[in-house]
Amino acid sequence: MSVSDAALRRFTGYGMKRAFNAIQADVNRTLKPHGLRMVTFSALSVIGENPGLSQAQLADALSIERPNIVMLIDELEAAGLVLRERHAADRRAYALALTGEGRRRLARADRAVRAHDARMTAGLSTEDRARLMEMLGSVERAGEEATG
Amino acid sequence: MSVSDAALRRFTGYGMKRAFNAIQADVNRTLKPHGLRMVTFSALSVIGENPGLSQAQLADALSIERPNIVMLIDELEAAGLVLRERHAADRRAYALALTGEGRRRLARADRAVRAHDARMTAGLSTEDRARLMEMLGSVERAGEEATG
DNA sequence: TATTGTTATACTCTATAACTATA
DNA sequence: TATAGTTATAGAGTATAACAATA
Repeated sequence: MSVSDAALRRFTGYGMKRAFNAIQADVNRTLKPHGLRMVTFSALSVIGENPGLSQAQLADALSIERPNIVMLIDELEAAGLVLRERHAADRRAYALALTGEGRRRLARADRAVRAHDARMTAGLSTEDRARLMEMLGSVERAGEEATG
Repeated sequence: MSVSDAALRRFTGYGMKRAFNAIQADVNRTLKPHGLRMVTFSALSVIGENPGLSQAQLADALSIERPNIVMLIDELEAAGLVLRERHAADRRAYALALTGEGRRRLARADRAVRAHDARMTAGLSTEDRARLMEMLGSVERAGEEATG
């Protein structure tokens, strides 16, 4: 006898959780050979796109609490992928930047994640994918309104 | 100066994580007055739809490991919402069922979660919502193929 | 006073190994 | 031998309070 979850399947959140779990498992499998996880890849990507940003700015961009950024950057710095330079104008803050190895690692991992993304959305047309991203953005914004 | 996450916005997983975080925060806020969380609501819903199922079947339906189901049912049993009856044919297993209070609590929470879902998808048409659910299902199935 | 980075801490969620009782 | 439930435990991930240095 099979168990039904039809009552839950009506809810966007349930479908989203199951889809996200599938994506997260696959992306972590994808990133493992590169020595990265979803969160470290995200941090690397944002630092690469915004060199000189502070830990507080990175925390804000990724919706991570400041204390948890410390360990994250510790890990990336120890791996030789990120540099903590002192900010010129504000001596409280660091200016984060990628090392040469950080840039290379990010470039390779980014290619792998693009392939992962294509795999996960193989059942969707190009228009479908764009539409999905728009709808996810709509849900995210609805949540921001609710939170205030 | 604002920090850009445009490089990550290309990825389905990033959009999905942000949308899911928004949904999870809102649904937990929604369920708190009912004494439930996302996972306890899900368990209640599946038990209500499949009375007599075992803990192992529930674990499989919700993709939760068996040991973690034990604490979950402990909590719902202590709250007087779920009963562990002995399975007639297999004395190793429990037959899970909702109490009267469990059914009432589920009915009320289900109404609240439907309102939450409508709120989170307020920016989408009825057809959009159906399309979103289909696409999430497509991503979930792509993940199952990848896992094997 | 407020903010940046930090430490310490705690709480939740999740995953694994090993046990018991039944099958 | 295999499965259901359980216990113990460990690892992530996430959140809060409080501190020193700087603004």
